[in-house]
Amino acid sequence: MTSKPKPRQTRQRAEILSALATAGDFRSAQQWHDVLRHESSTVGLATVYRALQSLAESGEVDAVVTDSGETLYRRCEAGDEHHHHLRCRRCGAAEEIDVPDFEAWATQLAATHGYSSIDHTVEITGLCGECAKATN
Amino acid sequence: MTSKPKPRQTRQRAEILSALATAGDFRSAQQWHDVLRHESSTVGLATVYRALQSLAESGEVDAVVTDSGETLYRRCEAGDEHHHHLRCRRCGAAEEIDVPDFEAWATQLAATHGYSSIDHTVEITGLCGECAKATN
DNA sequence: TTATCTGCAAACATTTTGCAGCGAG
DNA sequence: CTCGCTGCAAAATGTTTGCAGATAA
Repeated sequence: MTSKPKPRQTRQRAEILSALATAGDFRSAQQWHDVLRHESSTVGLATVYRALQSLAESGEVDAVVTDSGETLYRRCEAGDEHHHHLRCRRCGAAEEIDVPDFEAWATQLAATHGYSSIDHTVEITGLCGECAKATN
Repeated sequence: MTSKPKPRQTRQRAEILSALATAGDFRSAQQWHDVLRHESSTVGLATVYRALQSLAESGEVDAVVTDSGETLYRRCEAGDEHHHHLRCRRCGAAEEIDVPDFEAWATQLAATHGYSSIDHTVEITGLCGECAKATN
């Protein structure tokens, strides 16, 4: 059985985790890299990509893909309040929304099918008022 | 006000629309391009991208972005059934699920915030029964 | 006629990978 | 000591764009 080796604790990895812990929102790998650079960290971009990728794989961070194809990451707050966004696919504006009972519903539904350790992604996109006007 | 000129009816566009009409599933621009090439069409890849892009903008086709960042298109069957999946993140198994009232709820919520042309992605992942047992 | 569409290739943006050296365990 | 991690730059991927010529209206 090929088991994955567990990541080593390195300065870079610690800094990345720290950055993730500080800001709880979704940011692209490049944005996280920028954040680190501004904190006088010297992590390389590729390292950030590799770290986020591995963290996402092990479930320590959440990853979503935007309409433009960028992958965004944020720290995963297992079981924490978990809110979703309503995002304008044109101008990128986003507002937090509440999805009542969704968590409970999803967990129950999954259980019905024999699934456990449920996680979910709910992405709602549309055109905000202004962009709707601008579009014709 | 800059109004967009309406697309001309060209051979290429017709072929693309025809291909979209034939297969109702989501495919990437490159895949649609392949399909056309196999039907001895000579449309260029860029043309396919441009056509799909314009069709998506005018709401004639649906576009979604995959986890790997590819954009997939399919003909838009306005008001068609739209189902979601419950997927096992370990073995990849997936089952279709029904999310009652979600569509309506999402549309209404979005409207509350002034959003229109709503689309959404609901991804529910977990461990299926077998994988849960196998996991240690 | 004229503005849009097309095809090609070059440009782009994001992410991945090869490789040599560093460093955690 | 070993093997994974890092940084750099080069490669890969998917998509967009510039341009000159073809073509719908």
